[in-house]
Amino acid sequence: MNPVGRPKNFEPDVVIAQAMETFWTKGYADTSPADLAEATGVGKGSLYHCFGSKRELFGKVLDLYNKVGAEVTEQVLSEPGTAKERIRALLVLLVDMDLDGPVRRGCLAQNAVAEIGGHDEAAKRAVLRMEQRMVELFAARLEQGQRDGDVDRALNARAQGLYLETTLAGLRTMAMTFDRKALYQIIDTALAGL
Amino acid sequence: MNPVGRPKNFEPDVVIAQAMETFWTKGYADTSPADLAEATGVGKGSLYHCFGSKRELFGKVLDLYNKVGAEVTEQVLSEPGTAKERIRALLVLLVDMDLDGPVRRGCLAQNAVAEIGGHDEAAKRAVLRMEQRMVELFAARLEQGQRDGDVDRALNARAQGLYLETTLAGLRTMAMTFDRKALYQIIDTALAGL
DNA sequence: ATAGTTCTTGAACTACAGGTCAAAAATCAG
DNA sequence: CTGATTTTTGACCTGTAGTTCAAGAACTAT
Repeated sequence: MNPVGRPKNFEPDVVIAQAMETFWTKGYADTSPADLAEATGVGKGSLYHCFGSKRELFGKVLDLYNKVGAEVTEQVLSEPGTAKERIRALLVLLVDMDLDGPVRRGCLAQNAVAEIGGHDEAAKRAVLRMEQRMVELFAARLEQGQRDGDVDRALNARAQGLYLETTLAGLRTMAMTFDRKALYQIIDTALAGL
Repeated sequence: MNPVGRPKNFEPDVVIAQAMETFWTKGYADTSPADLAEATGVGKGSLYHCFGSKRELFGKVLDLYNKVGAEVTEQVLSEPGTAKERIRALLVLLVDMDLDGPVRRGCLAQNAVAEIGGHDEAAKRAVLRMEQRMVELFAARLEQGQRDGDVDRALNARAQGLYLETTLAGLRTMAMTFDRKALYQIIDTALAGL
């Protein structure tokens, strides 16, 4: 049942994850095929053989980023606590992750849309899908809170979800330049209405 | 008192403004010296003679962007109305400007920090200064509102200013992918607490 | 007019990005 | 083993980014 022919000596999924780190840290334009080869340990030729082009590999990277992001979000939001507590925990976690790394690199999806969104409709659609997903996850957690009784029933969960995703995007932009104290204060202010 | 030597046949400030449009639309990496020469009508050699390098010209562009942004903000915030009304007007204006152009290009400063912030400390500092300026302008307008009696005296103007700048950053990110209706709804939600 | 200065023009250069390809290597079917 | 298939390797290629430079043009001062 094995595929015929010489076997790959790498796992595409691992390579995509390594490429994600490189694109995330250096940006799309500033990541060369040579960089990717070095970061993954796979020859340039093999990368092209497997993924077709730099842009296609980046597409796979965005898919992975979307998947991981959604998983982390679902995980954190579903832990015990009120909606407000869990949403705060998510925002704090992401801010901490942004600041704890050796270099501020923000959100890969936002960086992608900023860098290539202007001339790459597919990239824009991919990022839109991620954002919509996040809106839904926020909204769903708020509705859960309404059922649990820790969120006002009068609140428009959908609108609040959209707002929270905006806040998250803003936070990650601010996390490129501001310090932790300011970012925590922003979280407090943004969640004051919940 | 005229400068000695052959006169320039272009205005550096105009060239900077034209370069701003190009960088804004295409992004930093994707804008070549040839693009800049075409956009400005000035020869590549002259551009280098005058500005030194692509990166230095971009530095001037960021300075101009900062100046224009601050001027527009001060203008809009100082028109008649309550603090909430004026801040809403500013957010609406910026969203409209983002959406009315032929191509979604977001905020030049955010794009810059997303694209080159990771390996360009000077760019990061320039964007931080702009953001801090905006925080101050928001805070000052809120304090004005407190004196006018249309903003709660208990409100922490500094924290709210930081929050509003974050909201603005998030909005402009969302303006890359979402439609006008969603963005207006976000503004409503974000300002509900004022 | 000449000298000194500053700007323009366009060719030239180096380096590397992004991608292709031919040949060899590693597997499987028969 | 042979042949078919798939992958690896690394050399190679084309185009362009970013920059420099030499020559000449346009000005001021004397």
